[in-house]
Amino acid sequence: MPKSTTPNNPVPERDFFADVMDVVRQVPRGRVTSYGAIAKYLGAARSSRMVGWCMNRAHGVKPKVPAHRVVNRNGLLTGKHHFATPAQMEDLLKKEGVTVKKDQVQDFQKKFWDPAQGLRL
DNA sequence: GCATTGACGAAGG
DNA sequence: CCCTTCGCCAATG
Repeated sequence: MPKSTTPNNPVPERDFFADVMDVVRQVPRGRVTSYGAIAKYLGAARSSRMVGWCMNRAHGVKPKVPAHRVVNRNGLLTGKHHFATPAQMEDLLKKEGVTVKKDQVQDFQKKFWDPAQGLRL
């Protein structure tokens, strides 16, 4: 059996990183999700930080990961500084039909997409 | 090996 | 309502 890196870890067969990437890729165009929602969906509701940490490594990952569709629970584009340019995130969102005002997603609740709701269009 | 940080979030004061 | 603390896990110094 694969040894877990941490005794508290019930042998994560899927890498948290890959898992996060997978979920983010499923975010529909014109929608946004939050780190906490992803973390919760993965069963690590209290590890929202890990999600953000993974996103940091998502840079250059294939296929392209729409990290710009991931914001914090506030609907704020907290990670915009990690993109090629700070304006790229909001710019991409706007092109997808998401209105962004000063790093804040408008109608966030309306644009919000939860992986757990996956079936919701 | 310990201390600090990190694209977060919820709870407490 | 604003600020502080805790939690969670991994990376980095």
